[in-house]
Amino acid sequence: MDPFTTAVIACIRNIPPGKVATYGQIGALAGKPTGARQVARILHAMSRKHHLPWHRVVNKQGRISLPRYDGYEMQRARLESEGVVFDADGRIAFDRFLWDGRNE
DNA sequence: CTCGTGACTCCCG
DNA sequence: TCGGGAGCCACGA
Repeated sequence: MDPFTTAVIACIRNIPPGKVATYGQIGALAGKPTGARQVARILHAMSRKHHLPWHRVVNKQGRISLPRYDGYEMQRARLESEGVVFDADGRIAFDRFLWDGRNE
């Protein structure tokens, strides 16, 4: 399997509950600062085969990238159940919930 | 092997 | 705030 893909999956597994990370952040940690798009692709493809906490990954604006009718509600519900709070604009406050990249 | 397709992000009006 | 263009490159067919 592609080493980048492996690294991305590993990073995602490291995101602690109640925290979120951005696609670009994961890509950078996995070795490709410009691979945000690939991260999204990997997430989509691999979350079907692997058991991944894909809901803890959002775009850089702190918003969920999924359409309301396809996954948005579920992702938001999962995050809220972990304590993540969304503001009126549907955004997550990074100053409180962004994963710092380290495990506790 | 080739090729279309993005759950992204940056940059410029 | 919003939109278009370009770069990015792994996955699945």
